[in-house]
Amino acid sequence: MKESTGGTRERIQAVALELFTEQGYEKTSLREIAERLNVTKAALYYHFKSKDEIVTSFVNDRLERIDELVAWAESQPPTRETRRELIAQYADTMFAGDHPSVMRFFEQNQTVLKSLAAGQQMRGRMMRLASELCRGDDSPRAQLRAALSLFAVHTSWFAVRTPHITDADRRKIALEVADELLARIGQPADDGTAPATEADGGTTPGSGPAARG
Amino acid sequence: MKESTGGTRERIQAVALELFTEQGYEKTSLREIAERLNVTKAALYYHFKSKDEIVTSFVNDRLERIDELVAWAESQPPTRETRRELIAQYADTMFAGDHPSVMRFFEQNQTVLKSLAAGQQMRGRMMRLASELCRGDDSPRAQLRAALSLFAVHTSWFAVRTPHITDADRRKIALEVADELLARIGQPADDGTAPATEADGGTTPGSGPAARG
DNA sequence: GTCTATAATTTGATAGAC
DNA sequence: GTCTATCAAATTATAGAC
Repeated sequence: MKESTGGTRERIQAVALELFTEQGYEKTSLREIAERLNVTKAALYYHFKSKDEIVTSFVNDRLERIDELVAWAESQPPTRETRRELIAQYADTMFAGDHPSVMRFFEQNQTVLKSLAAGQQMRGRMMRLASELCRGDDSPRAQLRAALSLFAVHTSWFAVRTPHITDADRRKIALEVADELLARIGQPADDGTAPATEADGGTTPGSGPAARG
Repeated sequence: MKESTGGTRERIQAVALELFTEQGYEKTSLREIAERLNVTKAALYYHFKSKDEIVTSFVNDRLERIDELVAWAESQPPTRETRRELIAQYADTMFAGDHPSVMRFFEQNQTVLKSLAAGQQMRGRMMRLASELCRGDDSPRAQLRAALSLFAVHTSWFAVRTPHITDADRRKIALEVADELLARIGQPADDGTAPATEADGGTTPGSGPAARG
């Protein structure tokens, strides 16, 4: 909260976030972070008492933000409108704000974050967020659709490889696709049930590419 | 190919795959793998000449399998039926076979795999697979839907938290949801265009939870 | 606040006996 | 095929000067 340093602490956070996201948490050493900032490792330890405390430092405000979202959603009726509003607000935390990439860091470091306290907390929060998105319909389909609607927001900007697309466009498209998924939650399976197509069978032998034993 | 060892090589692969997936590639040391097998590190180096060669060893057949799928898809017309068949076959490589978890390893180690040769190859293959799933419709929406249909298969078994669900059920549900997404590809945006909802605006101020600057 | 210097540990990998 | 012993390098973290 105190800016006395001249923002060195913030610069460390920024560089660490970038390198952790690009290369992974474990593969990024404190030496590398220090070199990029033209300081020594010891300087880093003045600002953060350990490597994973750097992660904790930029994770906490995200946790708060998600808690706000979940708390708000719980106060609303479990309607499609609530879900639509919830995912839209969530997308804002992804595309706007000063951390458009904190969640990307999480996506890229899921495994390592299992053993980090901050990571476990975040996992829990995302679970709750997904649960909230399918409140009132705990069918497996609904759970999967809710999770995928979050993925739609997360992956929209690397899964879409159209050349000159803007962040605003990505957000818009992500929300459109997410809304398609969320719209089917809570409905009595009118089309999403796929009654008797070939999608419920086995390997559909012979019709596809060479099936190997 | 030669089984003379008594399957030690295969045991190493199995344990490594498990630990890499649970803890991450970087965080899993060769010592840990060796201890779990009650052998020494040196024994590991008899079977594999480096750590990343262990990865390569169980990645290669997956690459082949995906190449087969892509090649087959390219020989087919870019119809919904082809896409449906393609994703179903892909799901089979996820849920059946002796490696139901190799793709999970990839999902959990995306970042580290950027710097591994085998990982880069796999990334390329998955890109091609996604492209194939939206062939004939290169709109951003189609690209996102195609990617999400793959995610549906990948995440179906951890995103769905229903107590006593079987793998077969997970596969079925994943394909249903994937098919919902793929069904909208190639269509002239009849519903998926979301013409003028609130999903295209900004923060929808005031209506959602407390928006912070 | 930042530095030099270094401790303490771990890691991937090799050499050579059996 | 597996072992003991060891290497060279890298890593997180600390101590203390300026």
